[in-house]
Amino acid sequence: MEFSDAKQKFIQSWGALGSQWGINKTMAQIHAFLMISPESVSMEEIMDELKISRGNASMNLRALIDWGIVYKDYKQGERREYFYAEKDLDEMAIKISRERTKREIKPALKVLKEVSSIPANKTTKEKHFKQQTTSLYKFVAKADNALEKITEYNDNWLGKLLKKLIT
Amino acid sequence: MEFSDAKQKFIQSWGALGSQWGINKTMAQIHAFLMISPESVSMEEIMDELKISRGNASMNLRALIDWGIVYKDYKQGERREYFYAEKDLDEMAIKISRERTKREIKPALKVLKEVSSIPANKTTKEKHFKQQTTSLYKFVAKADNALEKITEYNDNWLGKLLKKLIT
DNA sequence: TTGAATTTTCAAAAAAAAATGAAAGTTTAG
DNA sequence: CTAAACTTTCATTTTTTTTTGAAAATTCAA
Repeated sequence: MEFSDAKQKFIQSWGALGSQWGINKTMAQIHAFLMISPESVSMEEIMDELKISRGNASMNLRALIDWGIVYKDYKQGERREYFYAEKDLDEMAIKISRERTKREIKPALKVLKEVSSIPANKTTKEKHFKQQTTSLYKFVAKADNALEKITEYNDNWLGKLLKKLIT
Repeated sequence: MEFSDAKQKFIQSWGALGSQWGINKTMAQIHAFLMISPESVSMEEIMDELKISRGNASMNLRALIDWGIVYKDYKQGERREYFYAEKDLDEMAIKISRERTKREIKPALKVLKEVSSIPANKTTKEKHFKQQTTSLYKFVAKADNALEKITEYNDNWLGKLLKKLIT
């Protein structure tokens, strides 16, 4: 396979994967492009490479920065901003995990705690509801906990996790 | 909080969560409704409760069945089909994990293997591309492996994982 | 300051995804 | 078989999400 085909394929696939993960396609594509760029890259170049508008590039770059997986770079005597991706995969995965936890798991826990607190009496339906949402709360809380512990190591967490799993 | 409010809130929130995870809202809502239903439920009831069309209900129920987290139930002497959700949360999480792995991680690995196989020579860009996609491949493969190991226990995997993490 | 270079914002347009509903298909009791 | 009961399909419509692009805002060198 040619380099340019490989690059294209990688960017497209990363974009498609992003969509499945609730991240928009362009955001994932910009991320892919930055990951494979050895130097930091201007918005202009990104627009050009991905054939997207300035507004789109600007908004999605900001989102990536908010997620903490892309950084700005200022070059000596230049107005223009340059961007580069977090390239340490451990670090990247931890940041994504933390962000998703904050945005998705924490709010879910809040709701589960709330709805599982209804009085347990009355109908079978109510009892069952309380019971199910309570287990769900416990389960999600436990998972959240596990995730926190796993990424706590920071350095080479995935390797360490694997080691623990083997024994 | 009233039971009916709690139920509403749970279904709505589960639906919203689904969207963030690349699962469509209705599918997640049907799943939520089934999880809190003590008895298996007909399509009619689902349509009624969630205010959705027959076609929508039919398609999303099928998707849930494909994922292996909802089952059909046939009642003695009745034409109508009834549905119920997998209620064992360990089992449910394992099924979701397996399905997502199959649909997302495996194809991603295939692409990463492919694109990281370009010849390593020539420009810095090409070298960097090869290097990045190779690390990415290794990382994702490792994560896939860990996930497989974690869910391998089947019974109470989350509890067991947590125990391993503590030591 | 000023103004050119650059980025951000956001209303409108376009694209993508999801939902509808009626017709077609399937199943089974009689 | 037949027909009623029920489910599935899919072209069309609706809703949601994403993208565009031009105007407004910002930044900084001179």
